[in-house]
Amino acid sequence: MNQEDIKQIFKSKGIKNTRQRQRVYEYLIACQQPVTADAIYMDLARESAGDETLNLSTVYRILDIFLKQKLIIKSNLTNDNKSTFELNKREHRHHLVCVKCNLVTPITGCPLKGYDQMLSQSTHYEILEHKLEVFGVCPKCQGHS
Amino acid sequence: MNQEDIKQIFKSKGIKNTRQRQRVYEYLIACQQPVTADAIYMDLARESAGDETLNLSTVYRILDIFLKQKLIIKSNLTNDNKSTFELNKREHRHHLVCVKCNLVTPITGCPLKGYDQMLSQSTHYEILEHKLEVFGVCPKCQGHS
DNA sequence: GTAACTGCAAACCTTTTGCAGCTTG
DNA sequence: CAAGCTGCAAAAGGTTTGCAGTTAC
Repeated sequence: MNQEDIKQIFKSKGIKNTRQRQRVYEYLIACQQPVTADAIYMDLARESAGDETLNLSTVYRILDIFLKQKLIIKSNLTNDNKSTFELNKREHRHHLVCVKCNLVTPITGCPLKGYDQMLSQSTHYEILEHKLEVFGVCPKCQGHS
Repeated sequence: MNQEDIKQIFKSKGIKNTRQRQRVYEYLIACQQPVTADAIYMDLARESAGDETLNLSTVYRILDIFLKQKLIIKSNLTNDNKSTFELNKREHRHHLVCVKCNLVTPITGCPLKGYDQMLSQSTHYEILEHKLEVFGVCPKCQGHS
């Protein structure tokens, strides 16, 4: 996906195209993982050359806009009071999180297919979505106790 | 469960028995739901008579201790950057959250029985736990759009 | 009596906001 | 050109910490 493609996505969502928004969106495409606002800011600030400035509050404002247009998803994966953001792939995704190194791996397939519907019948809720995250120790961290 | 029972629980965990800790623990038993530190503080402060003071930072410190002794569980159910705490019943629990009124209802039974083991085999992770939360609109909030 | 706990106030950290200047369409 | 975006600094809100006084064992 190149800059022109991203521009088109923004256009279709009524989002004005700016250098900062391009960069944040490119970053989210590249990292393929839930990330914090601060991580986006730090990484992009680091790789900035000269006048390519980017402010943390701008990152938050951009993330808000992306959220409102449902380009991204917000969640609180860890318990450290930081929100994480990731691209909203249409496919419904879950993650496996390593509690030692914090590596986040997408899980292929949803084990809850059909469950939402069943739950809707038994509770009379209108089910909108579910969040599932699995926690464990990744192969690399096993043994390095 | 009376005060003496709670005292015994504290003793078994090496937690010194104080008035504040008793009150927070009683509160968690009574509310049977994930609650924020602030909610605990507000409710207990309101019902405090005379010298029964309780400080918000004390609530946080008590929750930290309960967490370390695994008496409670911490999570980030909502996206508003507040942590919630609930008693750690040994049975593994999930919740149904109404996105309109924030009502939290426990779900009976875990739809992921056996899934962890399967995932462990396919990923070579040592699976420790999973968190599942389902979001929807409760019967009362439906229609009141 | 002593180690540990609590209240208070201040610090800390993430996130939000007001405003002046700049950019995009 | 006008509307809207960005940077900066300051504020806001949740959580943590230092310290002096109090309490539990």
